[in-house]
Amino acid sequence: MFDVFEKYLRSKAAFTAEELEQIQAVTTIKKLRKRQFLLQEGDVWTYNAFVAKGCMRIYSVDAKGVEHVLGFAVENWWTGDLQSLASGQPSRFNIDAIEDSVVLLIKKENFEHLRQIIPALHELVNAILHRSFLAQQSRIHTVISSSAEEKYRAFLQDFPEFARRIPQHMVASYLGMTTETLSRIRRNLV
Amino acid sequence: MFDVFEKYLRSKAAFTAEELEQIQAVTTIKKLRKRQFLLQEGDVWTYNAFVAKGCMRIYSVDAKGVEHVLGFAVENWWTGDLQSLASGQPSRFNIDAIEDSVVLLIKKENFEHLRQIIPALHELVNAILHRSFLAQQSRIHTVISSSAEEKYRAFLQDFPEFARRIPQHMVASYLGMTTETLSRIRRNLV
DNA sequence: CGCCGAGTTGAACTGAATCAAGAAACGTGG
DNA sequence: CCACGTTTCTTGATTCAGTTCAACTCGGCG
Repeated sequence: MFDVFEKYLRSKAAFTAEELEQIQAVTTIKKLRKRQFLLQEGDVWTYNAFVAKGCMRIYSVDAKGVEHVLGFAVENWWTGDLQSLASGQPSRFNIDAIEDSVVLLIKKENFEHLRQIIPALHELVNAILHRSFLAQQSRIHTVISSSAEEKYRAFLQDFPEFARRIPQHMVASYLGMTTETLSRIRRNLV
Repeated sequence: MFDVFEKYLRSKAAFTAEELEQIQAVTTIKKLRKRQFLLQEGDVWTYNAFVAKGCMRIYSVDAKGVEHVLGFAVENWWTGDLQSLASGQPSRFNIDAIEDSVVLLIKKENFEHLRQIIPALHELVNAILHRSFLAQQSRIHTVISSSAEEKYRAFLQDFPEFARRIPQHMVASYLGMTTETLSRIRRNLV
């Protein structure tokens, strides 16, 4: 499964064969079955995680037991809890697999070290952060200024493939509405 | 006003006197009166902007003429439209001064050049992106999982000083609710 | 085959928006 | 420094989008 990662890396920046080997040396492969946790609330997250196959979901559970989906990650996306990673504090989130998945893990210390010695990796991290920032800003903009239907339309626009792969009740939660509302919106859409 | 910026930079990383001079050489100072625009929808944003004094607001205007506030920036914060900056496309946002303000501007090309030759600046940019990412994630989490009152409580928690400085109708817009709703929440709070 | 989670539908309810009007606060010019 | 117009904020009445509750259907999996 490292080949997926290697292909991804090569597509993003010019890595030497040696650098790729260095990366591979500290990468571990984790297979997850559908519904299996990668991270549970209360645990400290200490990895950088690349999704090589499948689909992950990050979410929190509130006092009433309701799940709130913060985001998804499919092939060639990264996942994890940056907050917990940076602070060393227990995570408030859960990450689990929506499908049978394969995730590549690099321990925080190893990743930091690689980031120091491989300029291309350093740049890649910046680029990802930058892109994520823009994506989040766009999401915030949509959330504070749109109706439920508009939010779903924007979601379809931004992530057409997600609508197919991801259970509707999770999409609804991601959009900040109930399953019933999303169901009704879909009925009046097609 | 550059001294404010210098103080900020020194507090964030170890800059040499020479580096600070290089930065100063490409920094221009812009004073803005209350309500004055720093950026208007349709313009291309080509700067990095540091707020040395005062308070800025970034917002969009929808088809109905309603304003939606994406964020604020007070002293020692950065502002601008990263989307437009990165893509070279016209901005969908407006940025204006909420108070009489002073903003320091560095042209994109100059900033990029400095970022290449000053490692501390490079690190600073990363740190800011990282922090902004976490802040945005937290905001998204609040928005999709909280009632209007909870959102306002979280806002007071996160930015107590904003509640004093920023007009309520802008806060309401930032939180994705109407002025009237915020007014009623405040009444039932104190 | 039967069960269970996911999705749909309907009816009643409610939190927040809208509409409308007045009261304060603010800034600008005389 | 005061007066007047303009924003900003508040309050009440009404409406509506979206939630909640509840029942039912469908499809997949054990």
